[in-house]
Amino acid sequence: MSTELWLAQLHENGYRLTDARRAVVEIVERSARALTPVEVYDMARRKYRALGLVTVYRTLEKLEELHLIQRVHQPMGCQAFISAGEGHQHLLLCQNCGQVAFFEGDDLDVLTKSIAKKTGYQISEHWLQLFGLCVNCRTN
Amino acid sequence: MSTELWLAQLHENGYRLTDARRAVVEIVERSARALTPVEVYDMARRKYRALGLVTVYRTLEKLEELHLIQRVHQPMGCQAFISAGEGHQHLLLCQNCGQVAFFEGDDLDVLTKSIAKKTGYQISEHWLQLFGLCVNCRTN
DNA sequence: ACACTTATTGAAAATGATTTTCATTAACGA
DNA sequence: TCGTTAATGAAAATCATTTTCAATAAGTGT
Ligand SMILES: [Mn+2]
Ligand SMILES: [Mn+2]
Ligand SMILES: [Zn+2]
Ligand SMILES: [Zn+2]
Repeated sequence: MSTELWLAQLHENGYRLTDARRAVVEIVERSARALTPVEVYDMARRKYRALGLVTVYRTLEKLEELHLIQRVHQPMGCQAFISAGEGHQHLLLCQNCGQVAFFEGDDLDVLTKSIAKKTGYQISEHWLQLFGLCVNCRTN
Repeated sequence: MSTELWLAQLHENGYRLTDARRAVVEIVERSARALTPVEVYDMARRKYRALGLVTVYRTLEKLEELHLIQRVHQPMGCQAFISAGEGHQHLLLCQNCGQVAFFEGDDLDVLTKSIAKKTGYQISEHWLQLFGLCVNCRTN
């Protein structure tokens, strides 16, 4: 559904709509876990055989530029992307299956102010990521 | 000073003390910012000319194994290492010069419990990293 | 001090991931 | 429908990391 929105975004920003891009967008937008370029390639090629890996890289680049996807950092590697959350959100990752959940409402103001005072740094950003087991992986 | 401790750690774990390792340890242990393997190579080679880049990779691997250094993830790349903090600490990075400060005392229990309840995930770990400007870079 | 065992080394080759080049194709505004 | 030009995929180039391997030297026992 939101696939259409992504394609519209691309179009509005002067990018042409091609079958290659449609295939990549469809895969990435619908995934509940972060995907590497090769994973996207393999999956998207089932929709569009002629797709090239290079185009996957190029499309991911543009989607990141438009803030439609974001890079996910993990102990095993940092070359994976997931559709970006809206507004100020952070990720919660299942260490077993990779399932991603977004959350918001973290309040680090007290902490950052205290650290700023203590260290003299002017703090402007933070990265927060939680790891654990999703409902499925927890039970089974 | 603590360079000696690192070397002792290596020795205690059955690793031999070589000039190559001494040079790498000296550089990494004293750095106030995260260094990439090539940066370590360039700097350590000033102490030990014959040093090979391969040995830098191998030594960093061992230091990480012994928890003497830790990998630092940044927007620009995730292949840099800094001497590890003691106990439960997190990093505060200067976006201008890369200077690293450690901090502790973050209390995410309330948050993680709330997120756990909301999502059904069993949360076991977290990554937290702050970004900003260090005292030097803030003024100048 | 010497000899022995074997971990460690650096050079070179191999691998793997990403980027660049380039001729061809096709999106889309006119 | 046409023309312009962005987009494409194949192949080559580049870059980072790992593996292979013969030579070296650290640490141990004498
Ligand atoms: Mn936050
Ligand atoms: Mn913490
Ligand atoms: Zn799971
Ligand atoms: Zn700074």
